[in-house]
Amino acid sequence: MALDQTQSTFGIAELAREFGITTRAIRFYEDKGLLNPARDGQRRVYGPRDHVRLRLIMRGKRLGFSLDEIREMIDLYDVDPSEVSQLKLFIDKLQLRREQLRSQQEDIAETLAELGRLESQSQDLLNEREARRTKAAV
Amino acid sequence: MALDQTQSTFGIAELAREFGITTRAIRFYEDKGLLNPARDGQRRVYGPRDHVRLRLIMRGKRLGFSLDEIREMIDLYDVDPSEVSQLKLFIDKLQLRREQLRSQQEDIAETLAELGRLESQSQDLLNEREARRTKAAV
DNA sequence: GGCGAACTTTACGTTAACGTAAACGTTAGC
DNA sequence: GCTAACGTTTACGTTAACGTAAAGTTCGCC
Repeated sequence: MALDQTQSTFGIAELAREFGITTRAIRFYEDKGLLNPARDGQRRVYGPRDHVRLRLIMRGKRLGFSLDEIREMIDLYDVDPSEVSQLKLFIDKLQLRREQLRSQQEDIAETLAELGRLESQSQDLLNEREARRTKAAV
Repeated sequence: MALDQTQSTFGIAELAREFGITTRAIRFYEDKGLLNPARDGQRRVYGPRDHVRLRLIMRGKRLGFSLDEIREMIDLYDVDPSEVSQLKLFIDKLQLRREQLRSQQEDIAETLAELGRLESQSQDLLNEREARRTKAAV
């Protein structure tokens, strides 16, 4: 079968190419406990789970989180909720993180609105000037 | 008049308290060209404009931007659109920045959704267990 | 006029997130 | 059997964003 939708193993260089980062960075994420690839002898072999994690890492970086924060966040995805007390703490963590994300959304919305106002003002100014130039050309 | 809505000058310690940062950080932002306070002799005096700028700086930091990026962004607020060619470039910059912010919004929306799913799953699990415990108590 | 509080400059220290280079192992292909 | 591609570990270097400490100024107040 040639068409394999979800490739199941990756080399480090392959991942690096796909995500536009260096192999150094990928090994660094492993050092920091964000990835845990299998090994084939000495070589690292990344499975689908690592692939997903790396995607989450990159998304976290785009949002401005530190690697420590990112690790905390992606660890949330595979917590084993064995004890009830742990489960409550886990839910608290989730809620905190979600609140932070929501306030970040508000910050973005404000910024977008402000830059949007600037943009339309500038656009008006530009249209006006170009109209004047067109008129002068007639 | 006692009630002065928008205070017009600030000392550095005053600003530091208000924004929850150190005076060192404020001076550092000045070094990097993000602030430009007036002087009273040797001392820095911050006006309303600096106050606004500092708010924008903090917002930029919450969004994960570097100080360089933040400087570029807040400089957008006081560009003088003298030349038409400059004006076009300016509009391009604004659009780029807005697109970046929008994709950041998407990242946040995805993350919020995923964490939300996790949260309701956990909440269900918790309810189930507490129901079982209540039942056992009856 | 001495003292404390708030401010100044100068300079070295620190942490995160990699970059870069050296020196070495292994495997497919000619 | 050699080399090119790909991988490994180890270790020192670098940049951003401040922290921290030293040494001096200025000002209001008792």
